[in-house]
Amino acid sequence: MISERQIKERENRKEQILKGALLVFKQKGIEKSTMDEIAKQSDFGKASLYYYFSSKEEIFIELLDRGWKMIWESIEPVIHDRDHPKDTFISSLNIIGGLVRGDRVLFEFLFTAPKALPLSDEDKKSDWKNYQNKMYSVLQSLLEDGIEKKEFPKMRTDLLMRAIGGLFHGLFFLGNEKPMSRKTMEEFITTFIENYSTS
Amino acid sequence: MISERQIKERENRKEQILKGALLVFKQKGIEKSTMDEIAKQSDFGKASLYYYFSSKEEIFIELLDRGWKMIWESIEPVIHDRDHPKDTFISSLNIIGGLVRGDRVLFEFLFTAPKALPLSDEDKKSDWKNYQNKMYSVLQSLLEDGIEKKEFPKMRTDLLMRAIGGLFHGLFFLGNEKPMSRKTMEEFITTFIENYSTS
DNA sequence: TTATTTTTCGAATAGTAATTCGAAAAAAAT
DNA sequence: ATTTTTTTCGAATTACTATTCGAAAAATAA
Repeated sequence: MISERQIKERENRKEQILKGALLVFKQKGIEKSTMDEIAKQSDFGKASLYYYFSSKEEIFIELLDRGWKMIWESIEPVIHDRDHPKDTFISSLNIIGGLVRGDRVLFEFLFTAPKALPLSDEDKKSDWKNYQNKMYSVLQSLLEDGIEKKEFPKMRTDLLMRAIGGLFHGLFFLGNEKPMSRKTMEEFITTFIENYSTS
Repeated sequence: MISERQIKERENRKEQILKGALLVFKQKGIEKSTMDEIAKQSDFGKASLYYYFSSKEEIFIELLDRGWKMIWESIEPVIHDRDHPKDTFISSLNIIGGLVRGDRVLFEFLFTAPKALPLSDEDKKSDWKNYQNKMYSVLQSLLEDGIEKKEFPKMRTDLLMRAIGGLFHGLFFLGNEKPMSRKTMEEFITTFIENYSTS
């Protein structure tokens, strides 16, 4: 018999560990993040980590799962408005920008780790990968709708996605300045898209 | 007494090893690149690698040194024309784009590895870091000149650099499509800059 | 051909870090 | 108060991989 409270406490401890892992990641990068460090940071004994997670990889997978779920759920409410694809698209980017501003380290991890991790074939069906795919494909279909409605220029959506993705990444994560303001980001992105569309 | 030919053969063997290292990097990512794999790929015994390089790190450093040197030397001849900063800037990007098109894997390594590597303090003065710094500061000063000559909009050059850097990276390295054509890339970059500058 | 130098490499060594063990402390149930 | 379940963790153990050793093969010089 496990009480409601016990479940909650377990969850809290998991979160404490995840938070510690993220701190270590921030300091050392993902590959140099050792279980020893994570244990120290999160204030548990090393062996205790294995009571909550079956492996080091699972810790990072869980960070990815939770993070991408959060992103998806944040844009979900907005993203299905198909009447004004361009506005919807930009709103979505702004929402994500807001999230990033709130926790730079977490999001750098979310956008960076997938490349760094081993990423075995089984991971292809992982939670986070699903959310990520959903997000990309909805954004891309917004671009397609927008092209049809003449809100975007007629061009390959996959290229445009890559361009915008890169731009976004550059603005938020290259260099180590303070987070970019909503205004500045919107300026960049909309100018890029709008001017392109009228060329 | 070492003959001319012997020196050349040594150099060839070094290159063979470097090429193998790059292949392994492509398959496994930098952290999972083991000396065993590199030996297998480059067709040497593991211990032989140490006859040519003093450590695994040195192999990767040497890839960086050679690569960034090549980039620098490729744009060098063009980059000092200060009469038309915008043209010069775009030419430089096009040159680099051409190089990237020629060896996607190498350049992904060159642009990626610096973040992934330990990067001890001594590396701050390394060859490749120097070339990289030179390149960034010249590009940035081109932006500054361009602003003065009203060829670019008046704005923070560091932001613009990040935006363009991200855009470039997105276009070339996100997704795993065939390399982007010179035309397409130029279209993207110039449109971004030009439209921005007339806004 | 013989001696010397250069090159090669499998096997041992060494260090690091993930994971498991086994026992015990703490909390909850009876 | 006693028993059972949950949680904790230091100390092994195991796995992995960079690096070194020591001998031999191959190439070059004498």
